[in-house]
Parts: sequence; structure tokens; C-alpha cells
Amino acid sequence: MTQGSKSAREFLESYNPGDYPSIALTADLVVFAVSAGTLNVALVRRGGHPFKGALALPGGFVGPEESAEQAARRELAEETALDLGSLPVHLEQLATYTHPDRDPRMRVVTVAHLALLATDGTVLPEIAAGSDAAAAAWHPVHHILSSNELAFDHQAILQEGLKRLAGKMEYTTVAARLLPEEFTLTQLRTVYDAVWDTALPAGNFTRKMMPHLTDTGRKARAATGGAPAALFTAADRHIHPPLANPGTNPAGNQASKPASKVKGLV
Amino acid sequence: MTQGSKSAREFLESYNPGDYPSIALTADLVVFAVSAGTLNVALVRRGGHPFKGALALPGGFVGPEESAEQAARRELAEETALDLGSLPVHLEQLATYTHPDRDPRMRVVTVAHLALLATDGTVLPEIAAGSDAAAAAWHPVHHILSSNELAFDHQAILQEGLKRLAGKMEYTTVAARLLPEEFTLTQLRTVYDAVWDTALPAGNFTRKMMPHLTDTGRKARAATGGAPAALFTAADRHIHPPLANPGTNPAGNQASKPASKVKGLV
DNA sequence: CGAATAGTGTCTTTTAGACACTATGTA
DNA sequence: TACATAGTGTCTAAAAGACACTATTCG
Repeated sequence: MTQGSKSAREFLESYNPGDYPSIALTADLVVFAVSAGTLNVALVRRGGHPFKGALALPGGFVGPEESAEQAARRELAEETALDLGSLPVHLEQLATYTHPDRDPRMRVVTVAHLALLATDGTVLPEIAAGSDAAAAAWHPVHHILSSNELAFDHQAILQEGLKRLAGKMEYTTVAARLLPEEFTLTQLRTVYDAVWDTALPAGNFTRKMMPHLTDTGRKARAATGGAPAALFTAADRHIHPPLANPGTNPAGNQASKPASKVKGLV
Repeated sequence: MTQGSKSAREFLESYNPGDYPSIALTADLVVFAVSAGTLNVALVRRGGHPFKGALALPGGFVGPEESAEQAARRELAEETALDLGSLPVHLEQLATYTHPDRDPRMRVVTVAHLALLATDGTVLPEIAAGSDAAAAAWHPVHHILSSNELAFDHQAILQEGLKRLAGKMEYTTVAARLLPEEFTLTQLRTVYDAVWDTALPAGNFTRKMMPHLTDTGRKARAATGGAPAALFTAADRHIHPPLANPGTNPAGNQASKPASKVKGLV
């Protein structure tokens, strides 16, 4: 009931399909996960031209009966072999890239998405599940961004994804989507430090973040020989006032005082 | 060098053009302007089916050699007859709407854009320049949103545009893009009040906003019989810490005190 | 016990927010 | 002069930020 060249021919006063070359619509993914205090992104190695051998974001075509988000979720499931039905994966639209020459083969319009996978902070999710030849693998984000080796305009997309995540962590609890359902405040602070490239003071972070979380009453077993930390859950909610990200403070702010000695959140 | 069915046939291992119905790519516009303390949006009345007679966002097809942003800028120029070369119009991508059934005629993917036009706060820019049959006209945003009479999914797009604008005004000087190059703090505060639906206290607004603006040294002539206000310009910059929008403060925040008696910014 | 971590206490400095007040213009 | 607005001063309460301190658990 929706597509087909017949209805396309009837389309609007101004639309003439012959005037418009065919467009390929794809959904690309910026998939993040944290491990060992480092933010990682899932990348595939390209097997064909152009950019043969280069790294690229995973993605694929949007099917005729899919929305871009549905396609992104499907691609994510295929790429990671994770059960997205049960696992609450955060997925949101990032931006759409439409430059006519962004792919030399034809007009490819990509709707980029941001996906956050949960880890316990140490082990990255299994991807590259062997099935696909061009399987994805994890790469440290800050390393990839500085080495500038991504295919197409994927460097810009990745940058946008990091910016979105870092920004949203200021005023939402979205960082918790990079952790298991239940997590400790130290785990959550580790996520902030990985994404923001900061070293936030633990005491103040706890005080400021705790009101926005739900205490499960349970305790994590103390792994390293300290007091056992409380386990929290987080609903997706706004944080007000927002947490300050020292990394993005405007340096050239005339009315600002000299920065304090330590990177200080909160 | 980019498009054509020949290169499309060579496209990737997985792409088979026959599997994908043709896609129309359009750029839609959420155009805002402020007048008399009210935020307005430019809308066209639809002449054809579907949604004949209903209001809709202006927009049009993305040409084969255009990016979506270029198409949006072109549509904006055609719709408003404004000289976008000289006038600094704020234009940014909002989001992309890809639901397969969002247009009953065929698959239409729309990249929605947010555009901000400058006014002196009283007179709306001339649109509906007579040339086009389906010319745009201004409508108060809050009225449109409550009456829910927009075609397609344009209600959701408009809502997203307002949300983006209101949010960005918390941490940038983007509100100045709805005013002339030089403006007074009262004009700027009027923009905030129109978008946020607030009544911010003038004194504190001035104190908090001034450090982020540039004083031109010039004065506006006092229109209503008061002291003449200083004229400022604003570069696009971040505001830190962000201004608080009382309208979006989380009401159900367990750790929050009862709200103060007056809507209070800053 | 000693080491390491969690979470709270507390002190100082800064900011928010309410509101008064003075200066400067118009009618 | 009467009035209206611009911008600053000022006071109080709250929050930020730095850092100390106690409690708890592991080895």
C-alpha cells in the first residue's frame, strides 16, 4: 500500500521519478561499549572498494518495510548476536548524512544511529560472532578519532556520536545504559571518566548522582578489598541541574575565574 | 560520477536495486520567528491529497546534486523570498523521518530542519510572497501544537523542533538568531519568554546573559519612555553553566524542594 | 592487622534568586 | 514633573567543590 512505481508516478504535482536517480537508504551504527576505563566503538574492516581494507562503521540497507531505526536494530542484532529483545540496548538516531558524493558509487543516504551496549566495565560484548566475513571488532574511540583512518565520512559520524553521548551524559542518566541493569556508583563514574576523559572526584560524584538513581538495597561484593558498594538502577531521566563536563568548559570565557587545580565535577 | 543505475548495479555485494522500491528524499522545514512575544511557525496549506486542506510544514525534494541541507536552504529561500546570502539564517538538521507508511503514496524519507529567522520582535518576515500557490503563512506555535491539525507526522516534527530550540537556548546563545544582528537584553529575554512560555525576571537575566554577549557601545533609542538599552551582538557560543528553563524542570524529582513562587530564571 | 574502597561530614567559595534602588531616558 | 525602563547592588539560601573522616570488607 505504500510503495511501487505506480503510486510514485502519481506523486505530487512536482515529483517526476525520472528526474531523481535512485537513492540507497542505509542505517549506520555508532556502537559504544566501555571496558577498562576506555570507550570502545565497534568497527568493520571493509573488504571491497572503495576504502578497501579501511575501518568503517557497521550498517546496512533499510528494508522496504522498515524504518531506519528498525533497520539499525536489526543490523545491531546481526552484528553482535545479542538478544536485543531482553537486553535493554539504548538506540537513538544521531543524524543523517546526505552529501551527494559521500559514496563514490551512487547516492547513499545514511541515517546514523547511536547504540550503547551494557558491559560490566571489564569485558566487552562478544561481537564478530564468526558468521559474517566483515565482522565487527572493538576499537578504542579516542585512538580511532586521532588516527583518522575511517572510510567515507565515518570519522565525522563517530565524532558526532561521541559528542552526543558526552553531551547527553551531562543532563541524563544515559551513562547507565553502558552498564548492567544494576551497577555501583564507582562503575558509573568510570563510564563518565571514559567518555569525558576526566577523573571526577568520587565523593562529590556520589552525592550529586545518587538522588537520580534507585537503590536496590543490594550490595556488590567488594572485589578489591574495600567496603561493598550499593547497587543502583537508573530509569532514563533528566538530571537537573546538569553535571558539568570539565572537558567542554568554554576556555575563552571572559567572566570565568582561573580553573581550579583539579578536574572537578559537581 | 555519483549516481545512475549503472553504478547502482555494481553496488556492494548485497545491494540489488530491484529489491528496493524507489525512495523520495525530501527536506522539510520548521521555520520559527518571534513576534509580539509569540513564537510562530511557517506552514503551508495543502492543495492535494492526502491531507488536502490541512496545514503542513514547507519542504520539497532534495535534488540529485544537493545535500539535504542545501535543499532546505533553497526551499527556505523560495518560500520566504529572503536573501539568505546576506542574512545570517540559522539552519540545522533536526531529525529524519523514515517510517515506511508516513506518506500513503510512496516511501518518502524526510530530513527535517530547524530554521530561525530574525525579526525585530514585532513584525514577522514577509512570506507567502504571492508567487507560489501553496504559499506559507505564520501560525502561533503553541496554538498549532494544541490543535493537532498538521498533515502527515508533521506534528511530531514541529514538536521536535520546538524541543530542540528550547533545549539549545539553555546552553547556547542561539536565541539571538531570532533577533536582528544587534539587539537589547530585553528583546532577547522576550525571545526566551516566547519559546519557554515563561516570564523571566529581567534583572537576573541581564546579569547572567551579559557575559556571553558583546556590547556594541551603541544604545537603542528608548521606545517606551525608559532608559535606553545597550545594543549587543552574539556570536554562537556555549553558555556555561546553562540557563535553567523552569518549564522543563523535572517535577517528580525526589530530592527537590518545593518550587519558588515565581518562575525564576537564573 | 593493614590496605583499599564506600559513603558521609564539613568547611569555604561561588552562584541562584528575589527584590530594591539608582540612573536615564520619554511624554 | 511624572513615568517607565535599564542595569546594578545586595541580601539570603542553596549549591559547588575540596578534602577529611569513618565504616566496612578483603587478604
